Amino acid sequence: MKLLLIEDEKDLREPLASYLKSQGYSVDTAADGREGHYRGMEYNYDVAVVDIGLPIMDGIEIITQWRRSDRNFPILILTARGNWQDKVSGLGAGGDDYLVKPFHNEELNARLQALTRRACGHAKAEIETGPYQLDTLQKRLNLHHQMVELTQFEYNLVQYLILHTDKVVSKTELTEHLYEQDFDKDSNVIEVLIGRIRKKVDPTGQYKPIITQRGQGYLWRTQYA
Amino acid sequence: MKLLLIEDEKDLREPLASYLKSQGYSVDTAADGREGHYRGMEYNYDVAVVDIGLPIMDGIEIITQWRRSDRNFPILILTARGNWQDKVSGLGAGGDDYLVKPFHNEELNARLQALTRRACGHAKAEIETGPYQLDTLQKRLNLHHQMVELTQFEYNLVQYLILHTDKVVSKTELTEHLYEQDFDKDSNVIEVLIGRIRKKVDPTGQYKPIITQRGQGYLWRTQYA
DNA sequence: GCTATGGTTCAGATAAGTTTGAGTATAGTG
DNA sequence: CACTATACTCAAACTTATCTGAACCATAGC
Repeated sequence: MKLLLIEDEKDLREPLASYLKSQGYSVDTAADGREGHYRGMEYNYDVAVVDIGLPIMDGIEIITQWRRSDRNFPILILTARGNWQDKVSGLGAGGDDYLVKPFHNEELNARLQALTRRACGHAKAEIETGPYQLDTLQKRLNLHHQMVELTQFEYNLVQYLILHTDKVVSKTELTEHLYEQDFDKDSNVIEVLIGRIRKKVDPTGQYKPIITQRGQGYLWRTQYA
Repeated sequence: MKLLLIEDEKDLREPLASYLKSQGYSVDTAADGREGHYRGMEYNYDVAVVDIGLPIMDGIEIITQWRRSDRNFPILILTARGNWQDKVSGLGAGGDDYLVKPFHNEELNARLQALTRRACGHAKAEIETGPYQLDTLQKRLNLHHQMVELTQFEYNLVQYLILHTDKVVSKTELTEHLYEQDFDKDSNVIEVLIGRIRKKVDPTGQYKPIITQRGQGYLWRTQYA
């Protein structure tokens, strides 16, 4: 999941960024409003975390502009304690959720999870496709309610596929959403990953949940268990 | 779908061309206005992407001339950020849509899809003919809402036929729209393709959606489900 | 500093998709 | 009805994307 964090205070931004990375997000950061706005216009994120009080360009302004240009990833707003007007105008401008500073990383994480899930049209934290259950809270995939051993990376890839069930996801899209911006274009990591995941996720080879669409990408197909 | 891309900046033109090819377009490129104009006069494209700021001959000029000569394929205009006058005069000259640089490939793609569809008189992304549904967004053909397994190439051919339902499409027209300019004239690829497609699309042999007009070409006939 | 784990790269193998060409069928024409 | 031109079919050849196993590298924990 690709995440954009716009926050001017270095002491908050950096630890937060590394926390989010540890939680499996691929994080881009921006320290001021202009840069943040630019990033959001330029790249496709799965979710953005935007502080309201920002130098150069205000958080509300950023969100307004994004929404006006049809950038429609979910946005979580950070506000200082007590500025409840900010929160209201932030949601009004097109924010999807807010969190008052100071906050616990875990809470932020939980809300982000919910946001990214809902953005793909899933209300519940547990998503069922055929014999599989994706538990987005615990970041686990189960097969017949038996936990499948996946590394975090592998899990992220699987989650992305499952959240986009029945849509063809190109390798480019996958690399873009799983890695930081620059990444060697002609590498076959994704292929290798997919190969390993297939073996782990479907050891008996009877479900074949990941379909290859030659020349286009991969798709997690609806399973009829 | 045959597409003409007129763009002088090599660093934009080449990656864009290869992206569009990966999306199933057959792309011709031109690096300056004169060449672009010539191409558009000479060949039949399904859609053109024209940068406004071009050496030798301006984009507006190209469009004006084309339209004056009744070249009526849809045109998408590329403008530099902020030059909204360009966009206005471009649309005035006969452009059908515009996109401000920099843009996301995906957005361009989506707009092109919409343009080519509308040019054939279809407003919606999903086109229904008898028992078949053509999903131009996902590039899939369904029969009774069951996905028909087609390769990208096969899909392109089917889409072309369906978009021109009830019109006879000659083999030459097909090769011209599916392949880059030069292609071995006396080849029977299309026949072979058609044969394969027929089997996949109508396995029971009861619908016969593709009719052969001997000596003229093929046509997808209106289906009465 | 060593070891284990997870991630990446490379190169050869495999499989999917496309094209070719020869042979067969069919429609249209005289 | 036979002849010709066009269309269809099949399998083999070719091309290219994807898969796979082994080696390699980075990092974290000990």
